[in-house]
Amino acid sequence: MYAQVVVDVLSRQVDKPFTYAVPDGLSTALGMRVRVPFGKRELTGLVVGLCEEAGGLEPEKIKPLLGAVEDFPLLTEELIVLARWLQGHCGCTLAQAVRAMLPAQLRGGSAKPLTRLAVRLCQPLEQALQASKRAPRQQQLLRSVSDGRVHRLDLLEEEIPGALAVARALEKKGICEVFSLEVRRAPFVDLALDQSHLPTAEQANAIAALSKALDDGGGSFLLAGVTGSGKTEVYMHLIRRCLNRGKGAIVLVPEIALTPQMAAWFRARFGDTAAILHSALSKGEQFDEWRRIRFGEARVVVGARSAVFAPVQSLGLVVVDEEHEQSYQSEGQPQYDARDVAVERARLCGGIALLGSATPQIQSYEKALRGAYTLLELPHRVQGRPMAQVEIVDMRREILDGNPSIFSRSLRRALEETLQKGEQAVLFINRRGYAGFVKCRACGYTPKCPHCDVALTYHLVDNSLHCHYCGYRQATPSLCPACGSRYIKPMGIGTQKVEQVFCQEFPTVPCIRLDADTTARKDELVRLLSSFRRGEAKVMIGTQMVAKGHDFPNVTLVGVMMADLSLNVPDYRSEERTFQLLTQVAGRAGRGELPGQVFVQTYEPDHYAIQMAARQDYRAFFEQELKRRKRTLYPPYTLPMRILATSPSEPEARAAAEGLGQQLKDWFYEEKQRRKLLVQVRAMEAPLSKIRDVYRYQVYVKLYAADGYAEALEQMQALCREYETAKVSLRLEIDPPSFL
DNA sequence: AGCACGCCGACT
DNA sequence: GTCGGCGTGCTC
Repeated sequence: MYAQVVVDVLSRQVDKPFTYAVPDGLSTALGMRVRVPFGKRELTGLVVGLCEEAGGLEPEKIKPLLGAVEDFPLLTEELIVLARWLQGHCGCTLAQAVRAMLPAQLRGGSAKPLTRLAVRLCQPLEQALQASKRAPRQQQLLRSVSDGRVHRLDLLEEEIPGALAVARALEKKGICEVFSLEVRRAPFVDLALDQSHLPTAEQANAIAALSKALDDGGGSFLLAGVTGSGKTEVYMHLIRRCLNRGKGAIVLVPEIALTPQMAAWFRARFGDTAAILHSALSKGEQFDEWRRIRFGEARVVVGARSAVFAPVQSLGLVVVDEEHEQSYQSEGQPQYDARDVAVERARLCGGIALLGSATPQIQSYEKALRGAYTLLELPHRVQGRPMAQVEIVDMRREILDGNPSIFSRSLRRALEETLQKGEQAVLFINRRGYAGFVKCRACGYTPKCPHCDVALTYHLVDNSLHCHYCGYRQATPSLCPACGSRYIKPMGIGTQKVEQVFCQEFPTVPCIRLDADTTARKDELVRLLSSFRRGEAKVMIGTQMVAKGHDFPNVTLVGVMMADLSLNVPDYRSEERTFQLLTQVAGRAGRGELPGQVFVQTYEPDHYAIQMAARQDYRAFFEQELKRRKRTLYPPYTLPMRILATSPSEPEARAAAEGLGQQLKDWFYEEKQRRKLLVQVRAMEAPLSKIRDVYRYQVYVKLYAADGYAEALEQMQALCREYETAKVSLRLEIDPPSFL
């Protein structure tokens, strides 16, 4: 018997399974971790195959397995197949793919379950009490354990100080026994929040279609439902259905949505059948949850991105809630997209992948229209609640009318009225991914790259403008090329600035600021949020984190300070992200009984992303954005990729990128079919050209999204293997979240 | 990734 | 004459 083993080494050079002999007496199974001799070293590996033949390998080269790390397989066969898919799909090594599937604690080294000392009575109570008549502490402890069950000493310690010593004394007399007990970490507060509603007609339709699919072979679905249309209700019904059929379910939620409250809510609905994979849990706690899933104790898993790899048995459903969220795209290694993994995983086990959002990704909605996903829509809010009223404020007008403040006249008036009524307001600065850019205050014009259709990034050192995609450079114009105005200047605004101006203009109004600085400490964030919730602070000023997750019923006014900030991030998705963000923000106001009001301040009031978000018209935005993607050659019509070369030696990083780029180009030009696939290939300095003394160069590659790109991907991986040395490491990134 | 083998410069 | 630099190559 021979085992195919992937060793835990994250280098491309060892990216293949190695064959080992299984010694007699060692029971091995697919997915088990094993210790193996590897050269002069001893390593951990994972069994990805078992066979009778050694497959043409010289017998003297084959070494035996040294032993198993755990006594059970960590990964199921299905997950091993998924790991292979991941390897091919995102250009990572098999070892990296396997690592991504294991709980953090198992990545390198073995994990021991947590144990605590416990005590149990082993004599009748009366007899025991008699024997310890003169020791009040012992009597107290005996009464606490009088039910004859196992009690954890660390928990008894709270009411009986020195419980351990007391128990040891009782043990000596043979009254009880003290032993170590495997315990689960992650104690959850279970709240009784379960409130199942009767589905609306729209929800019922979606549930019916999904239930049918669940019973006959699965499929991939996109649930496009406006904010407040009750998508969660659809998920819940379907999860129940899964459980009734003896199947399991995974629910992926965005990182920020995965709060302890959310966990408690799932616990309330599904009890111990639910496992929560929460980043706030310690690694040990995560491992305990993982083990409950692995052994079938838990059948419903709620978690962020990496929960898509949870070892759920006979999986029937994978839900991706708020599927447009960026947090589903992994930035580390391997660089996978949890949405794609969800779809593939569901396909592998004949289950359902269900992607849900009020503002689906352009690429997802396009797939749905093309028939790759089945489209389900929930166009109406439950209980006929109205959408918030959104007003676009033209900041060019403010400048022309002599108001240089960052607060427009209408936002200021609305703030005054809201505060007078005793209601609360949120001022929102969308700074994520923000890069300095230049804008004309008079007409709203922003210089864009003539080749890439993304905003140019402003560089203070030489007052120049750069393109982060292709490296194009130009000087910053002193007069606006569109209207000739002199008011074309770098844009920038921070939370501090807004806070400062607010405090000047509303000196008596208490406000809080929420951003990366103030929330570095978690308790501080909680303190600020609860002070706002209690109404001590009237206004909350903050970045992205104020836009999502929290529900403040007394907030009736939301001001977006500068919608243009996210619109001019140098990324082809900036229009899409602006639309999603504004739609989300609009959904923040008027969550309670009071109606909401939203002001969006912008220098580009006519931009379709802003217009359509104000009207909350997803379909119209989608159609316009798709046209732009086609015209400017971006996904879903093309596939942008890059190979990032990093090295402590600048010439070597450059040489690797340039050599690889040239060879890749040659390869594309070799054949007519391949050449047709190519939009562009170019080696250049990476936008962040040096990080901590490591130089960064990149080969930017853009292909038409045709069927034949698998071969190109393979070629790129092969070239990576060829050019990777001890001093230059290479990373293949497919449609990465950013090109920095 | 590690750890070998292997071929060229400054030292006891 | 050796000791040691890190360039290339292999690990079942």
